[in-house]
Amino acid sequence: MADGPTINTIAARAGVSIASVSRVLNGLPTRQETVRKVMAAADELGYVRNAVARSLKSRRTHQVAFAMADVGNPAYLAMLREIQPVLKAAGYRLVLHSTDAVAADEIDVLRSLGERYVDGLIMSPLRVTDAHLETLAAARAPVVIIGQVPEGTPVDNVRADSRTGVRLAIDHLYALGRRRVAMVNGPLDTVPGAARGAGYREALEAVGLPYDEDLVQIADFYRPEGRRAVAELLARRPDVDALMCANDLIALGALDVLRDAGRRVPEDVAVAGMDDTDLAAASWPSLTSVSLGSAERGRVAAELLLERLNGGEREPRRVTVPPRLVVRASTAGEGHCAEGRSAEGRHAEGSGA
Amino acid sequence: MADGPTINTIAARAGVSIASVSRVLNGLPTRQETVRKVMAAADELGYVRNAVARSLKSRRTHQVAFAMADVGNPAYLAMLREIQPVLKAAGYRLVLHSTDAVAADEIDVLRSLGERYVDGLIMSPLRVTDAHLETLAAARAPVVIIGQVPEGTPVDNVRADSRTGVRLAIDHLYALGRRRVAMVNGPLDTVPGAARGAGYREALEAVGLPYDEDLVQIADFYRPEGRRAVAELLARRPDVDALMCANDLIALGALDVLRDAGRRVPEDVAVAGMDDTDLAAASWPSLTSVSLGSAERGRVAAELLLERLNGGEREPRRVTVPPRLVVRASTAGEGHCAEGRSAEGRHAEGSGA
DNA sequence: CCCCACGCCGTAAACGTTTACAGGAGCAAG
DNA sequence: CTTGCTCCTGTAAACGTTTACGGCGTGGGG
Repeated sequence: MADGPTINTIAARAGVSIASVSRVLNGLPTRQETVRKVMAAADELGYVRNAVARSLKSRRTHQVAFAMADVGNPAYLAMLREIQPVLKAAGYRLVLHSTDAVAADEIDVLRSLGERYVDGLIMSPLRVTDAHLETLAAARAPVVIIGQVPEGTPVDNVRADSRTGVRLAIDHLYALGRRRVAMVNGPLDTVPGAARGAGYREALEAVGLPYDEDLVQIADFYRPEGRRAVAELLARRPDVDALMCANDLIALGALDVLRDAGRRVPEDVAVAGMDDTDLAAASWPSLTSVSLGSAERGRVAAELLLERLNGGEREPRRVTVPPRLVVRASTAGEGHCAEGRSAEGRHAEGSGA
Repeated sequence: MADGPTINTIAARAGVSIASVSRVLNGLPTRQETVRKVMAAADELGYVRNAVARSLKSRRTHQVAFAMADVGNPAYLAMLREIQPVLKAAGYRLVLHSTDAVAADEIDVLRSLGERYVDGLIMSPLRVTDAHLETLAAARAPVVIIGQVPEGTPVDNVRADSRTGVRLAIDHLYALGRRRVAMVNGPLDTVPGAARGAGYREALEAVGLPYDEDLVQIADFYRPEGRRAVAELLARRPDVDALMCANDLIALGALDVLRDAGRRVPEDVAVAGMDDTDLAAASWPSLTSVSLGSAERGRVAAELLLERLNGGEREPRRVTVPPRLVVRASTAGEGHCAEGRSAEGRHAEGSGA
């Protein structure tokens, strides 16, 4: 771990100037003989370019940051899975930030762009405050936001359409003959919670069902919360025949409770989740879920950022990824789980023994 | 996104030298009046320290890398979930590498430590070749390896004991009265595959069951592979009454096939997995699984690395995390799934709407 | 034979910090 | 008034690169 060689070391050994060394290492036109000498010296010394010094001069770090609420969240992980290879292929390293959905932390991340330790940032905030927007406007590096952002915010932006997503699911449940469709929604002050609530009302109206407050229950976006909420809901309205859950974790909690209560899924109660995480395919009965295209949003965000990093100025773009209903056993009828998603091949395994 | 202010800008505006600015910003003793002027100027200009220049001079990047085989692998994610907060608390950023378990990529990561873009590295290789060990010995920054490494390798090292882990599971299955316990193992040339195979033989011997080659089937560590392998196994030996699977994904594949074949789990066939990933708790029936302490290994690795980053030289340490059997419905009897793991609270959700 | 063009190369400055060192101001003691 | 000490500050060098610029040697054309 002694101090490694620098271009000075190489220059000395090869008997040339540091400028020549740099030129050779960067493939700039140089006499063959010089190239040979420098390469030889570099090899012998086991030289590796110092990325920090390089960045200082070139003003490029070849690093990109991804800020998410929680590293443990399957929806963000789906994004990460797509973002990583795109950036890697373009020669960028990925710096991870976990903000725990705390606004102050998210703003810190935005501000820290001024430190110039990354060339750009992809961020997926749960709530977007005025402070966010202000800091965003003053950001010192390109940013792509995954999620909703107010009209006209000058920032590249990739969004899902969970409102339409809820409609897809409700239409499906209605088509199956369900008429008492409850919603277990997330907190209404989050962006997704609000959107999904709105989608629920809309969807009911569209199919001609009445909106009944009794059928709405709020739960935080976690599985135990889902259990609690669904237990309450069942106690109040034992007659529900379908549950629209604001995400897969809540839906899994619902399955737990229904099972313990002896209700058959989907015969007695159909259950749908959102986000189409790995857990949806793994559960039993496997879970019908609305895919909000987490993976695709990640990929698109990475691509937008790269574009901006290479291309320079450009009008801010907005991309909306359409939702897709993935029907599985929890609404469909018989309980097959083994629908082979090709993506599953990616989830390698083999932790160190 | 115009060029931000530097300490020169501040020095000019405050009417002091850049040295004074630096001193103030670093909290070194300075006259009160100067502090005031510099702070005022910095505030007005919205100054942010340039991390790159700082690193160049101080030889510290306050970044740490984590190299795993695959970002999509739940076992590595469990590590990541623990590593991230530990590093964050100590003021380090996390750089992620996905090597796809390709040896050349892993070695690249090790070599790239010479670029000095990170202060240290945590790496979890699937196989450890001589080339790994060579590069490791020449690494230009502290490294912690999660996984097996040959005796005497001078490197901090956190390992699981999957051999004992397999024994725990087999003992459990035996105690339940199972006598034809098959093993669906991973490839034998991987470190985990070899260890788990050895554990299987040992465990059979310990309980006095004969080792029967017919009962061993090899599958890559993926769910579809698990399906294929278990289908073959069932065709060959329809009489098995227990399946020891080398990881949870294979086990999930096993559940798929058993269900389709009309075998009840656990009544007809008991199934156990390894790694105790989130998927094990989510599946139905919920999956008995041997926890190899992924989370703890991640945490310990991060702590070891920090120690070395702060403390400097020290004898290489080795920590072994003991396995733990988590019994769930796939072996136990009735099919409760709702055992509340406290860790679950961490899996927040709420993708952008 | 002289001059110019051209191809290589070395010198030095720059990127934005941190920090060793020395100098200046103020003050107390001799 | 000199000396010496303390406290603060500024100058300059250093970290390891990249790159503008100018110089030198060679070769060809006038």
